[in-house]
Amino acid sequence: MQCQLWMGSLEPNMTESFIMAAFHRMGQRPLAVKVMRNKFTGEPAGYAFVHFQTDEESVDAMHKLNGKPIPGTFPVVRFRLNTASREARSNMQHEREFSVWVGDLSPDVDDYSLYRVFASKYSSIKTAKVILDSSGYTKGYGFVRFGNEEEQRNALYAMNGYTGLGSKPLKICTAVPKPKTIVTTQSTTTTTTTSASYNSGTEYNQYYDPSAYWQNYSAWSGYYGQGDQSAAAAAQAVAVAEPVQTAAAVKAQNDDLALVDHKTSLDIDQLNQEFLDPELSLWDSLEASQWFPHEVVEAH
DNA sequence: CGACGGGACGC
DNA sequence: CGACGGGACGC
Repeated sequence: MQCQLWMGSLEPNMTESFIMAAFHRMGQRPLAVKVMRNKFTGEPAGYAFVHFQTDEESVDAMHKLNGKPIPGTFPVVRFRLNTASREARSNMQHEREFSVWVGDLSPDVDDYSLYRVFASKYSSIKTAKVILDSSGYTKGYGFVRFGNEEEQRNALYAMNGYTGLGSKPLKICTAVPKPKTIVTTQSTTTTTTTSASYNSGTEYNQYYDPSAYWQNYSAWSGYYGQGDQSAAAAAQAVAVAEPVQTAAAVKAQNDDLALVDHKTSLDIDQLNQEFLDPELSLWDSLEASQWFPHEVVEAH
């Protein structure tokens, strides 16, 4: 991946030297930082490329820093890091992705500890990510991505119930890849639209594995939640690819489409619950008013 | 283990 | 329990 990371969530006042200093304070030593700008207006584009000496170094930095507060920011801005390179991005769009969903993560588990545990057993591991909410607190689950299907399958049972990471046994499920930004296929044909629907079609089969149905149910809903047009387009793509499909199967697809809004209503309920949760409100106000990292204090 | 509806593109 | 990632490619 050409020894570099993509870094997002940048604010306009974050210069290259500021970012470089932030990495230094976190114990990382990038070779260079390049903040990207809008080609036409010259305004900061909100992201940068951070170069390292080796791929290993960049991956290590990504897992150690991602989601952590950027020193010197207030209100807190967190590192948003991802693997970069033109090559990696184009590969990602065409290669199948082998990931597992990891649940029951206790609050002390971060990207790096998740990565280390899996990397010690699975050499093809690419990335590990713990999903955080907007305040930076873990949602208790994450994704581990592998370079091949064998290791993904092995991890599926070998790591299920694993103890030794955080305080709870891990729960492992097959991850349902989240589709990329999907544009409605009814708009004018563009290359973006074409590749999006193609990807949806190629990965469709696993969603119809009956044994995985319940396991993937929630992810399913999110998949279709992207928009009815894309779902219909994907279903059509499969129907074309598999002429043996029966009317019953098509009916099943249509029924599944109806699940979308069930999930949507659950989300709303959940959001409301979080909004009304007094503990979360307390945290939010703490974060907004007085909660900032040691680095800021030390700097003054 | 397990569930069942909200709302209107862009040519 | 739960189902991601805002944003993306110059030198």
